[in-house]
Parts: sequence; structure tokens; C-alpha cells
Amino acid sequence: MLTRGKLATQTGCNIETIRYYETIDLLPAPARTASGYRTYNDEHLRRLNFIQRARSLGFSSEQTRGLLDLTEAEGNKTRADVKSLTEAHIDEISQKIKDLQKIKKRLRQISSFCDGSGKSASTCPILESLFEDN
Amino acid sequence: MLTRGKLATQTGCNIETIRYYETIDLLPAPARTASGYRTYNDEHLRRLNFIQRARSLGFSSEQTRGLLDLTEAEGNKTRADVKSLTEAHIDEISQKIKDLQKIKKRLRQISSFCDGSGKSASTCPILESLFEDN
DNA sequence: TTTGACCCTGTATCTAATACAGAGTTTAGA
DNA sequence: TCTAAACTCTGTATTAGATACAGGGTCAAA
Repeated sequence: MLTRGKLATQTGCNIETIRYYETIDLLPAPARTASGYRTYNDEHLRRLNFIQRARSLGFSSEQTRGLLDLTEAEGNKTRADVKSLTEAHIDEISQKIKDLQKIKKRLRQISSFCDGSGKSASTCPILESLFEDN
Repeated sequence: MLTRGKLATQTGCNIETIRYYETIDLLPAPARTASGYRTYNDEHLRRLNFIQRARSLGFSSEQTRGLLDLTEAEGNKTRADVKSLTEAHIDEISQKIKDLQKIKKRLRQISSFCDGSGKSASTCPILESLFEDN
């Protein structure tokens, strides 16, 4: 049983953003106290954590909703539907991982080059490589 | 020597977004023809590709600018500065990769469970695991 | 029992991107 | 060469996703 403020604190989510997620139906409307205060439960907490993770990884609200919906296919989706949806997401995620690894590799090259002391960074030819494709 | 339309086609970027990136100084203003048409070069192409990749991976415009600036430290940053900046980015990227791998692992579980034929997805208990933390 | 910290709603603002309108330019074909 | 389609220009409007703020009610602890 969490207030909106506590949910915000525990997730690191902006308090207003929680209300926003409710208006776009990404986070289900919680129960209310007699005086109208929202009362969140652990399910909200878990769901909000997931939403934040997904959003920070570049998934749109709609894509995030798609991922969440996989957990809530209420008998109106067959396993085959879920499977193909899931595999599409897996492909997308694999590509994101590859891209991040590419960027990370380049940053590692920069970092190790910069171990050499002195001089300005502009003399570092490896920086240029950040843009290449492989 | 690319027109804005060709740059858009080659990168898959929306043509208006290219102009937008110019206004927020994420993409440098290109040369112009006598009649005012923008003429982009290969450097713009590479840079825009990088921007798109970074944005799709959840980096904000400012963070993307930070990554790009690593390549353009014009003597006003020391190697040590670049190194610490770079390593901060590496940490952040490593965390993103971990998060994606977590989600991917769960999706793989869902997918393999759904190989079992028939029934509705709501009978799939593994779906629930998507929210856990490890 | 009051006062500071919290919550409510509605609305405004901000960033990132995209769309559109009205006008000029380029280019390929009749 | 002329013209019509396709493109570009600028300025502005709209959208999505969030975040901020104002004006008022509620809660808790001193």
C-alpha cells in the first residue's frame, strides 16, 4: 500500500509521470482512499519498474505496452500469437544489444588511448572511429 | 554531396527531423547551394547515423551530444577529461546491455514455453516472470 | 489544533519529433 | 523550350512524452 509519493521515491520515477502513465493507461488506475488518495500495491511497483527500464532502453510507450501485454493475454491470444510477438521483440532487443556493444567497443578504444598522459584530446585519432559501422 | 531528401532516404531519418537536428545543433549546418539548398557530405551522413543509433538506444539529445563531443574535443579538454567522460558512458552502456539481456532472457522463456501447442496465453505462468529483478 | 508535508485536479510548459502551408527551385519529358 | 512533377525552402502547428505549477484539500505529529 503505497502513496504516489512513495511509489515515486521507490522507483525513482517523477511523481507527475506516474499520473501521466495512468492517463495513457500504461499503469492501471489504483484504488483510492475515502478522501481520494491513490493507493498503489506491489504489482504497480513491479510494473512501473519495468516501464522505466523499457523506456530508458528506447522502447516507445506503445512498444512498452506491447511487452506488458504479453503478460496479460487474457485468453484472446493463442500461444502462437504470443510466440511470434515475442520473437519480434527478441530480434529488436538483439539488435539494440549489438548496437550498444559497438558503441561500447569504440568507447573502450578511446578510453585506453587516453591512458597515454598529456596532450589534448583532439590529437586522438581513435575518436574518429566512433562513427564507423563495424 | 547529398540533398536533404537523399540524406533522409539513406539514413531512414525523417526529412524534417534532419532540419530539427540542425536547429538544436546536433547536426552541423551544411553548406548551401546558390539557391539555398542544403548540401550534406559524408561526415553528415556518418554523424546522423550515429545520432539515430544513440537515440534509438535511449540516449537523450544531450547525452548523444556528449558522445559526439568526445570526437571533437578541440584541445580544450585533456585526455584525462575525455577518459573519465568516456568511462561514465561505458558504465551506462554496460547497464543498458544488462537490462536488455534480462528482458531478452525472459522473452526467450516465454517463447519456448509457447512452443507447447494450443490453449490460451493466459495459462502461461512464465509470462509473470518478466517483471522480476534478476 | 495548527502547520508543514503530502495529495488532489486542471492546466501550462518543455523536449523531441513530425506535419503542414505557401512559395521558390530543379529536372525530366513532351 | 516549356511545363508539370518532384523536390526544397521557411515558418508555424501539432503530437508524444514528460514535467511543472497553481490553487485547494488532507494527514500527521508536535
